Amino acid sequence: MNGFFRQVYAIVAGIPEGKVTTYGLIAETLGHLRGARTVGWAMHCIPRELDLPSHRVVNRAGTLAPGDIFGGPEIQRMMLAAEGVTFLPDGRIDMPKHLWIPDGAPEAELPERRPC
DNA sequence: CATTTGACTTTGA
DNA sequence: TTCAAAGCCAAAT
Repeated sequence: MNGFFRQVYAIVAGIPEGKVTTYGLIAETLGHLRGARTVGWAMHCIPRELDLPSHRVVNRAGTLAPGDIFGGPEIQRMMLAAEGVTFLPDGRIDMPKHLWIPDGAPEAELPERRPC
């Protein structure tokens, strides 16, 4: 839990309000150009106590995953909208406008924790 | 140590 | 344009 996951969490924790990023970008920032799936898996295991803004992490299309993570897509859309994120007519996030590219070296420190 | 899994991405039909 | 299949990586079992 102290390697890749920690870095993923650090980056997610650093996403500013009103911004979003993608799994692929996070992976890329960590040096794993094709590690999007791993990032997604890491997100799946996020402990609640970390309060990571995982709702700001979306897939490349600008839509959210499967759906029931935050109680439903509408919930998440509402959360994002509350932070200033705008949506396109087709219900997807306005990626070019809100996409946030993480800095190369995440240094945020996170407490030790057990696997999900 | 080998297999499975997952909130993804890209490509080809 | 929409749908299906394969590729990739790290942690979990």
